[in-house]
Amino acid sequence: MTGASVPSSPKWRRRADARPAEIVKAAYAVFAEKGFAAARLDDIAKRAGISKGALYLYFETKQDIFEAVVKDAVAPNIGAIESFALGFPGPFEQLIRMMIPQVADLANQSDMGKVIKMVIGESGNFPEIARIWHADVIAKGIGLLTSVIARAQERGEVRPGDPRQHALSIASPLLVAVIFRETFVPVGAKPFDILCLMQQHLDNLLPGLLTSPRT
Amino acid sequence: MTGASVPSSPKWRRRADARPAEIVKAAYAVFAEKGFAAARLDDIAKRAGISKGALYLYFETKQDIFEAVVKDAVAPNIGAIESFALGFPGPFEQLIRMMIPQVADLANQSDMGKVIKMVIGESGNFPEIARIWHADVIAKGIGLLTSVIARAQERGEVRPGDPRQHALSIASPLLVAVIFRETFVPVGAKPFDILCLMQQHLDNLLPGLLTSPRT
Amino acid sequence: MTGASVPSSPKWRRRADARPAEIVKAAYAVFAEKGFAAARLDDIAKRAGISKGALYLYFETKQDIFEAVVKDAVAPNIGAIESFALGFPGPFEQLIRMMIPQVADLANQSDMGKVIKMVIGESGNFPEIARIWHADVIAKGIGLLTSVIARAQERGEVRPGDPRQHALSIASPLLVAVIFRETFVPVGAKPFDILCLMQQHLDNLLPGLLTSPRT
Amino acid sequence: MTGASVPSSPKWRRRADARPAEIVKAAYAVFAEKGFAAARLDDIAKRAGISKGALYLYFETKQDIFEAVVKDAVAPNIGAIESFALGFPGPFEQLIRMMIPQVADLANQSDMGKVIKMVIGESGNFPEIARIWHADVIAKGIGLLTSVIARAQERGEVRPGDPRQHALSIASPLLVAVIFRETFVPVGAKPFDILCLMQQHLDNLLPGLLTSPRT
DNA sequence: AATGAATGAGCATTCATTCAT
DNA sequence: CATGAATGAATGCTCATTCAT
Repeated sequence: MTGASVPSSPKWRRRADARPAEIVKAAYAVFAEKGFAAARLDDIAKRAGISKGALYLYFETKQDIFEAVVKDAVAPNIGAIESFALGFPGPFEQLIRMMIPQVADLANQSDMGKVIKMVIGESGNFPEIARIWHADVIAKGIGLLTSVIARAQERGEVRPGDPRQHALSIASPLLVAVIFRETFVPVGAKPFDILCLMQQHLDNLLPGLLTSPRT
Repeated sequence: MTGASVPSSPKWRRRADARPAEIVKAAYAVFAEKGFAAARLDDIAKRAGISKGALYLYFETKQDIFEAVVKDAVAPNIGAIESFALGFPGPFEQLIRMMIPQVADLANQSDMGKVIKMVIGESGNFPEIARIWHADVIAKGIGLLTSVIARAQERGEVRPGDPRQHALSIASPLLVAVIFRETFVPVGAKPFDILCLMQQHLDNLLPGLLTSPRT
Repeated sequence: MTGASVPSSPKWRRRADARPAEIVKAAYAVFAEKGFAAARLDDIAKRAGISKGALYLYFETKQDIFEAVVKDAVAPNIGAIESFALGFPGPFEQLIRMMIPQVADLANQSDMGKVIKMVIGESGNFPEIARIWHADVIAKGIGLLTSVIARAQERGEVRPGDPRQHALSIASPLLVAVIFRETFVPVGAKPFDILCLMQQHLDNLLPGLLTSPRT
Repeated sequence: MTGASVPSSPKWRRRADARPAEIVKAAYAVFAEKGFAAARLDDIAKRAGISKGALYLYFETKQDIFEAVVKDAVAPNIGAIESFALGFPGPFEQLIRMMIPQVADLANQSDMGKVIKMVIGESGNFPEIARIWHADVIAKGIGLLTSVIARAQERGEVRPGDPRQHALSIASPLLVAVIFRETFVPVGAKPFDILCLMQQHLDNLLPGLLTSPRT
């Protein structure tokens, strides 16, 4: 009763146990490959190095695991870009040009591609997940871009037009390239170099999107 | 695909030739809603107004039905647009401006939206289907646009740059809007007006993509 | 109404229609290969060159067809041998020696081998068939041999002993060779030459079975 | 194989090692009664006192269970008889006279009777099983007898002639009696007393098969 | 916390049988 | 007579979930 035998940190009910994260990681791989329905808990457990029964110590149902996988991929990276973009003092063109490599890198490195494939494929069966992803990723991403554009329009840097549509104008090739990579490249399609693609895209787009600085 | 599949005849209609199409139609609806694995043959049969066993008079396996659904969404309209585009005598800008409403219409009316969602979601489990869709739709569509662009570049109408990336520059918002509509609009997202979106997109894009005729 | 348009023969209700016989023949082949349960009516119909539905014009159920096949193989050949054996005036040894080639020939030529395999295999599911075959073939065959032996014993030609067991002593190698041929030869076993086997068997057996003519 | 398979324990017994044997035992009973195709996994599971799904913890397919049943009936006793026979120092007649009760006992007690009925009936559908049984039981059994005979011929104890045919001469009544018991006795046929039959058979056969020691 | 044997509902597929034509 | 489309019950197999240990 000296008090040392229980964790003193009150913040975490359950100590920083690695298990749930390992399970989510394993589940991510299996769900990404098979989709929700075709994924087998057996495989997830095996990949996580635990027994099938142990999954139920951390999650209530298969669906819970799936949701954890999908939600886990949501949080991390939007925040950084968001604060960077909203705090950026320079002109719109410069911001966009700087953001592109970051975002392309994110698209290349993160698991978001596989996750978005899952979200698209299972949205019919898991509206909740579609809702979460829409709220936390899609709407937030598009919203960020939209508000950046809207502010640039206010400053006269970007020509008039629905800023949300402008946002799609800018970002779509990236999204398509990611989906393309996850869906068709594995069956032999030639991939796109995302950074290169986006730079060429901006070269195409910006002349029309930006207001000519001197007229 | 309106879902009004209640048979009006006694209970038993003799028209062996119409059956496969009816089945594919019913299966389309079920697969689109549930995905491949979660779709039940019972539901498909019920929706087609026949017994489960009767499905097997026309298809060998569930997968065959799925493939028929996916292939069925392929054929119809690519050909028409293709011959129109390749035979078009006028300048590139005019061609693109004329094609957009056609393609937007196709995107709005056909079943392609739900099917592409399925293709993305099930590509991991059915590489064959991903392959078919890549070959018959994606590669063909992008290829068409790519070759139109390449020819315009030869005529000096379009600025240099990888024409395949140019094609993605042009078409991506359409694809993203379709996927967005199938995935997030059902859970409350505000849809894009595809025609409007694409026109604004072209207004953004063409100034930079086309070589300014007089400078 | 001249009377010529209907068959004049009153003996056959249904004209000598070849159909049922053709069906039985086709069914024989399929049942012999697959057994009762694994045989498909589709295959039988196809082999008989008619539609599956037409089978039901001649037979009520699959089981009826099976029984027809098995019963059909019963009748033909026992009778001839029976009357020959029972009417044979000479000594037992001569009778047996003369019968062996006939019976071996029957075993080699007829379908009885395949049918007996079916009877053995399906006897659990079709006791009726086992009963018929026992009554019409097995009991009759063994009974014939038994009574021939019994008469020979009465004449002092065959040594004492249960004549039914004597019958099995004589006939068993033939039966085993037939079953062996149907069961193991198709998977590579070396077949027995039935006639040769039986002659050697009689050479072994008769010295002990017959009473030595001079003692 | 007594059929008293009602579980006496609560409902759920932990003995993963005993399970396969229990399943095979239950499956033996069901297969023996119905044949392979007509046997239902439900019945096997019920008889084994477990759920249908549990079968698949121990066997991959129905066919695997069937093969386990058939192989299980192979192993036990051939080996013992084999070593006994090959090591026997005395004369052929004595060996045979001693073996008969053993073998008759085996035929009366073991499951081999029902299994051989199954092998015969299903050989068309499971060539592999026919092959196994031929290799492990039939060929081995006949081969044993054949080599014993051949050695006796070398010693001049048995008269010339194909020793494999001699083997069939000797053993056939046993086999026929077993098949007869499984097939026709259940429908009312009078069974053979196998030991008695075989002794009478040997009394018939040996005088002709052995070379008369003194003439 | 962890295991893994066991469950049982669920589903794709087959096929004998029926029946409108 | 004949067809062959249609049925629907039957069954092998799967897998998320439970629970005694």
